[in-house]
Amino acid sequence: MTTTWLSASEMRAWRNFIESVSTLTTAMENDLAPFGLTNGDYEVLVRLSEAESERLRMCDLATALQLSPSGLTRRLDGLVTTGLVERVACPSDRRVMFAALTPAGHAKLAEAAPDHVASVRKRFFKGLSHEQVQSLGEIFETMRANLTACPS
Amino acid sequence: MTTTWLSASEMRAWRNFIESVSTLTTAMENDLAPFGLTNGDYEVLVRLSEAESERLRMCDLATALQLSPSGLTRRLDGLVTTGLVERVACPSDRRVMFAALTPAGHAKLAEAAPDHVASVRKRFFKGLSHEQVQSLGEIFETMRANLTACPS
DNA sequence: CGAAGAAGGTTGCGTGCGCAAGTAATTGTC
DNA sequence: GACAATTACTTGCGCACGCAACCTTCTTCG
Repeated sequence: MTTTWLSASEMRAWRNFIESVSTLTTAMENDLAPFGLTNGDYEVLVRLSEAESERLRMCDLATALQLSPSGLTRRLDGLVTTGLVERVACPSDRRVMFAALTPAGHAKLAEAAPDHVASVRKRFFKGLSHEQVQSLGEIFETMRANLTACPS
Repeated sequence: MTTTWLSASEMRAWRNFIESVSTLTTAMENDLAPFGLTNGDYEVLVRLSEAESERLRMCDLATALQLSPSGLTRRLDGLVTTGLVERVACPSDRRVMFAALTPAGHAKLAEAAPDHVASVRKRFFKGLSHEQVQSLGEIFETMRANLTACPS
C-alpha cells in the first residue's frame, strides 16, 4: 500500500527538516563570513586538506563537492585570487589541473576550523542526545546510500 | 567540557547530512522539473494553498519561505507570468500586495502534488523505519527551535 | 600509426537570490 | 495636522551556479 499523502509524523519530519536546512545554511554562512569564507569555500579547503599532498584533480573535487565543472572553476577562481588555493598543472596528463592548498590556505583553514566546529555544535547538535546523534548518523547514511542508488 | 573537534559519531552524522541535503535537493528539483516548477515555486504554491483565501501578503510569504523581499518579488514574477499566481492589491493598506493562487495555480499544485509526495517518499523516507521517522521529527523539531532561538 | 571517441577544464549565457537604495503608504509624536 | 520613523514592496547591482558549446589532450581500435 502506498498512500498518496504523508502521515502526520512524516509531515512533521519533512517540514521541520526543510525549515531547518534553510535556516541552518544561512546561519552557518554568517558564522563563516568573518573569515572571508563562504560555506562552499570552506568545503573546498577541507577536502583539499584531507587529500594526498593537499591537492585534488578538478574533476574529483567537483564530484566530491557535488558541483558542476563550471561551478568549480568559478569557485576556485575566487580562492585562487585570494591566494588560498593554487592551480597546478599535471605533468603526466596535460588535460588535468590540480587544485592545491597553499600555505595561506592551510593556515586559513586552521584559523577558521575551531569556530566552524563550534558553529556546527551550536547550530546542529545543540540539544540533541547521544542517541539522537547516533540516529542522525544512521538515518542519513541510509538516505545518502539510497540517494546515490536512485539517480532516476 | 567542550572539545574542539567532532566525535566520530558526530562526524558521521554531519557529513552524511551535508551530503544528503545536497543530493536530495537536486534530485527533487529534477523530479519537479517535468511540471515546469522549481522547488521554490512548489513551496510558494503550497503555502498559498494552505492560506486563508489562498492568498498571503508578500512579507508574510517571504518570512514563511525564508526569502528576502527582493527574492520573493522575483520568484513571484515568474509565477505571475506563467499565470499560477496573481498579485492583488490590498484595499485597506495600499502598501501591501497579496500573492494569490489562481485557478491555474491551484490546478497545477493538484497536478504536481502526488508526484511530489512520491518523490519525498522515494528520496527522503525510503528505507527508514517508523521509529527513525519519529526520531527525525523530534530531532529537527528541536533543531528548528534551537535555530530560531539563536539568531546570534 | 591515424582517426574517432572520450575525458578534463574553461567560457558564454541565462537564472536565482541577497544587499543596498529608492518609492510609496501608514503610523506615531508633538 | 505636519513631520519623522516605520513598513511594504520593487529595482539596480553583483555574485554563484548550471547548461551547452568549445578547446585540448588522452585513449581506443581498426
